[in-house]
Amino acid sequence: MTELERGPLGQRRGRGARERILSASQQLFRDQGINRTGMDQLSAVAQVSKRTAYQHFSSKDELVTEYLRRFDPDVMPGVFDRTDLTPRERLLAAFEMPASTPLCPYIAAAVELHDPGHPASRYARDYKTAIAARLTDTAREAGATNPEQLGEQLALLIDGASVRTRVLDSESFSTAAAIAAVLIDNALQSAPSQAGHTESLSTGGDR
Amino acid sequence: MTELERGPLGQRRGRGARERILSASQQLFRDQGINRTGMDQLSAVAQVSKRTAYQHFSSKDELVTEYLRRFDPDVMPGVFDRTDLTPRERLLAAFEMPASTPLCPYIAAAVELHDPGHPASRYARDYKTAIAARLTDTAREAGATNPEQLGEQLALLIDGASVRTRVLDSESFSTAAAIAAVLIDNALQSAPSQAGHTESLSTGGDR
DNA sequence: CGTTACTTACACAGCCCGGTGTACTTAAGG
DNA sequence: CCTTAAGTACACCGGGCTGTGTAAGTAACG
Repeated sequence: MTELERGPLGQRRGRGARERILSASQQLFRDQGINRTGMDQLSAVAQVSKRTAYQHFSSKDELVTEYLRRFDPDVMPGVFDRTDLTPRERLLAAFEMPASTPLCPYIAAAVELHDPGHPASRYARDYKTAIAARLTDTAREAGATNPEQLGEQLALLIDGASVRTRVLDSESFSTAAAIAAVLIDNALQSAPSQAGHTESLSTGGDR
Repeated sequence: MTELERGPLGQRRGRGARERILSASQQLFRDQGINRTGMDQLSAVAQVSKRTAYQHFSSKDELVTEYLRRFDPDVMPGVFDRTDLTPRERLLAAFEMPASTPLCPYIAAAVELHDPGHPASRYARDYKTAIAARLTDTAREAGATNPEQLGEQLALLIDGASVRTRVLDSESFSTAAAIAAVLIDNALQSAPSQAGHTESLSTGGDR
């Protein structure tokens, strides 16, 4: 047979190993956690020999870090770039998550690895900081009186909703969205721009 | 020597093993996490032979569950019972946490164990539900328009602050407290009782 | 064809983990 | 004194883990 068998994702079995490994990581780390997923099982699911896995990632720690890095374009995919929404609507859109959303992988990794010095933990910290900054930018764009404060507050709400969705399985994101609406309204009521007009003035300048 | 050596906690070395084991669990699970703490190390720190540890707890899983159970009187020690505070003040007092507060052990356990069916995970769920109920009761006592909603919201804020204190190490509890103040004021402004008077009417009735 | 780069199968080393078996020691209490 | 309850020391088992060594296979390219 000149053509090799095909994996469940339709990829060739010889090539593209790296992608399949990262893809399997995404599934297994989410479903079983990082610590409870061994490299043997991971390789099996990725349809890659363990030897190959270690040729692409020098250690499991490195794989975990790379696994987290892959989420950047994924998490909150286009929320901040949706020009069809007003800044205010964009802030609220960050809370529209399906009830089955898994725990934010950055939080999961930081808690599971339990070492603040681990590259993955550092990356999680950076990511959380970046998200807060994005929220702050959008809050400023919306005309909030104290954008830094509002950004930090909304970030906290998102994390709270994420962790409660995991520990309990209540509809925590709608609870968080309700709080967000109150905070946003409070922050905008004493500002010039009001809801219901397309985005216009002051496209963020300091970032 | 008729009297045995004394451990770091002043307890006799032969007796009181169970207490020392739970005490060591508290320290090690907090500092290293559950998964990264082995029974050998735990026994050593507790100054107890591993054999004795397994005579008190039939498995590590059982120890973890018992370890969580020990927090009931600890976490939020008297906040809900402080009659010197008005209900409103009690709700806000729940956010007065030192900046070095470790991640809520129930969240940590649920994330680390990663099995919703694990006894410890179930217990964590029960605990979180109970805390929300306590907050709801206090919110009702304070005269909130929608006590269930406010209780759930405050519970989410606490968890968000807890997890962000761990992942970043910002002063998230003060951020959460600021949000809580807004939510509480919003929920009470259309209610009869106002801030600044000692607790009086309607000591909780339905619990 | 041969070379090059990648992948595979499989065994294995070394470690830590949860948990147990065994035989011994010690304090308390009648 | 003897009994009983509790703890101790220590070796050990089976299993899973990360990571490696080795030798063979295979596609692509010239």
